[in-house]
Amino acid sequence: MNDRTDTLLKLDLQVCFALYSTNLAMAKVYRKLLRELDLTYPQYLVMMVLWEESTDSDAPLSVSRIGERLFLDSATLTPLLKRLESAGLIARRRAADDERRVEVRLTDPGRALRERAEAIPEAAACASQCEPEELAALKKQLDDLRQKLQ
Amino acid sequence: MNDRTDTLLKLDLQVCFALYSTNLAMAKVYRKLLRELDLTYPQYLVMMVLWEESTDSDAPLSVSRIGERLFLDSATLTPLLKRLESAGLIARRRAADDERRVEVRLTDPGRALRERAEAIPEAAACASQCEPEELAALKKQLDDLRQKLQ
DNA sequence: TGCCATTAGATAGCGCGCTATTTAATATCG
DNA sequence: CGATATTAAATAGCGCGCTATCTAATGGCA
Repeated sequence: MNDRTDTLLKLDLQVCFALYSTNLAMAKVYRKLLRELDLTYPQYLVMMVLWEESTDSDAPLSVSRIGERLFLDSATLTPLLKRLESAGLIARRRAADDERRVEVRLTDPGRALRERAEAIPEAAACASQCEPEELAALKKQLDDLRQKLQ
Repeated sequence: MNDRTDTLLKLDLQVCFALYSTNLAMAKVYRKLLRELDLTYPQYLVMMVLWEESTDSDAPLSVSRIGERLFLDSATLTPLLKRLESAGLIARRRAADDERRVEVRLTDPGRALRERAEAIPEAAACASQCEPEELAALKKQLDDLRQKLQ
């Protein structure tokens, strides 16, 4: 194994660990911010998808549609959605035209939560202490890497 | 809220999600690669720390020392280390000079596993389909962000 | 010495995120 | 039409990663 390969391999490891640990650090920041909304970060992501796709039209989203947006499957989403339902933020109902599908809709409290949630990204951006250009570059690289990995 | 702020906030959200989902995608790749070693990614990280710090000198590492390296605490590490112990890869023992500390050491099978594990990073680098410069830039940005978040 | 604070690690309980499997509904095809 | 395949979601079980709490050992100080 030559030096270049050796460097590549070590570097790759460092990148994976950097990704892993930075994600944990980010989760820690969001946990603190989301505490007052009684949401976890994955729950917040689901609410974001619903706020974006379902508020105006009131069109329901299926579990698999939410999963497509977030790269998660039903084994993760089903219990998470049940928790959001028991918190009163969403409603789950079998679709009339295809009873395999479950339709997820925002409730009024779920819609109302959006206003309080709009303070979150600002606080998170503040915690990151990064310039927009820096975040844009990072996002681009992450999206590129994710696409290559999938 | 002006346009610039709005852009910043949306961008920040995208970065957090990019971090979250890319980390999940990376975990998926590693899970497949580590399957033949019967290790999870966090277990692999612990073994990496031990291979790096403990192989030559045979000096034991405390649980908190491992936690410092990986940014994890005892609530996460204790059960993980017990699993590595029951797999026969490490040994755990209370330190003689301070019985609060637990000394973690590699066993012979744990040391031997290193050779088989050396194929992992190459396979992961291959899966990422990235150039070394690209990975280096990404690592730098992630480390920078993690430091700011902590 | 005795008291109290600090420290290292362990434990309980919760919420992901996964694999593998199951259930029920729908689609397909002879 | 009926048998089979496919699909959507749910479930079981496991391993993190966390907060909060607990235990036991050590350190500090009058």
